[in-house]
Amino acid sequence: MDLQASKQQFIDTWGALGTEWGINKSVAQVQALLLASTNPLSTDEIMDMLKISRGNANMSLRQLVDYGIIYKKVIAGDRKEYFVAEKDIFKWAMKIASMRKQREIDPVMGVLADIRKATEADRSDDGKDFYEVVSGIQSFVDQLSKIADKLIQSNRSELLLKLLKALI
Amino acid sequence: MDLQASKQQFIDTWGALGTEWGINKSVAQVQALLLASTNPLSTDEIMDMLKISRGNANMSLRQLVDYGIIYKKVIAGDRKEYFVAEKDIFKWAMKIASMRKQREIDPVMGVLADIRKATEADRSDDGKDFYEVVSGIQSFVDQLSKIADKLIQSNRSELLLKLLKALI
DNA sequence: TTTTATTTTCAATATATTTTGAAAATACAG
DNA sequence: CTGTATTTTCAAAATATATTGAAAATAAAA
Repeated sequence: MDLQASKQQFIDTWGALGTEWGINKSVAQVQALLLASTNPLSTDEIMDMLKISRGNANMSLRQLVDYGIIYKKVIAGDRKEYFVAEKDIFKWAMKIASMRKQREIDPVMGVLADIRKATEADRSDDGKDFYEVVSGIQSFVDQLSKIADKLIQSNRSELLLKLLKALI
Repeated sequence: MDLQASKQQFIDTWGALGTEWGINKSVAQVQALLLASTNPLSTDEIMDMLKISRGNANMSLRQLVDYGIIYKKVIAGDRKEYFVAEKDIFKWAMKIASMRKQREIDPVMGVLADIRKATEADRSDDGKDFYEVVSGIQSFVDQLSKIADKLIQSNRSELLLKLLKALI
């Protein structure tokens, strides 16, 4: 397997993994391509290498820039835009995690809080059981969230090792 | 908002969240319905309450039983199968996590290991950079995996609090 | 065994998501 | 300003995923 084939396999695997976790295949592949590339790439190069349309490339790049896990890079004397990936996995993984928490988890937690309030006064067995289930989910997610927030703000991957040691 | 409405909102919210994370909407809704129900439910009751077809209900239930997050429950004198949810969130969240790690993350890690080996000998700048990126992902995921494994085998939610304290 | 209830399967259908590509908008150079 | 390169938008087409429902299989009762 030569370098090119390895990179291709990386891109394909990354795209498939993204799909399984609710991330668009093209978006994941564009990130993988940029992760695997030493030099900045233009939209046209990305279109060529991944065999995707201009519209798709543009949308995927914009989303990755919004996530903060790839950057625009100006190349002097060239009118085109170029892109580079954030290569520090701790940085980009934390950005993806905090973005998904904020967009997908936090709204659900808001709903759970409402439901909990609305159920609090219900004295039926059914009501009490449901209240317990909702409370359990809330406190579990709250605990995980606090750990996630600490990691996100800390910005240091050694914290993972610290966590691991805390578990022995 | 009465209890029934609260439960319905819980089911809808859970279904939407599932979809965003690569879990089938019906599967997530069936789990939510059973979480919100004190007593065991039959396939017919689930079909009625969620307004889904028999085939869909059957497939969703089987998947949840496979995950180990709902259980079959026999009711004496009744020929139908009934189902109850595992209500301890720590238990079921760990089961989902380990199942997804095993099915989706571990194969990717296998591919990354192959790629790393194949790239090790490459002395080009490009090859060295790519090797670094792959190695970085590997060691990050390995660390997370070790933490996850500890949590999964531990089966005690107090560990989360312990973790949180370790981060102060 | 035969009948009836229940579960399972899966091809067909419906729905949701992704991708394309060309037109419109924008940005830059002369 | 005018012409050209580049980026953005978005309706239409393609693809992927989810759902249905009825037939086949299975299991229990008579």
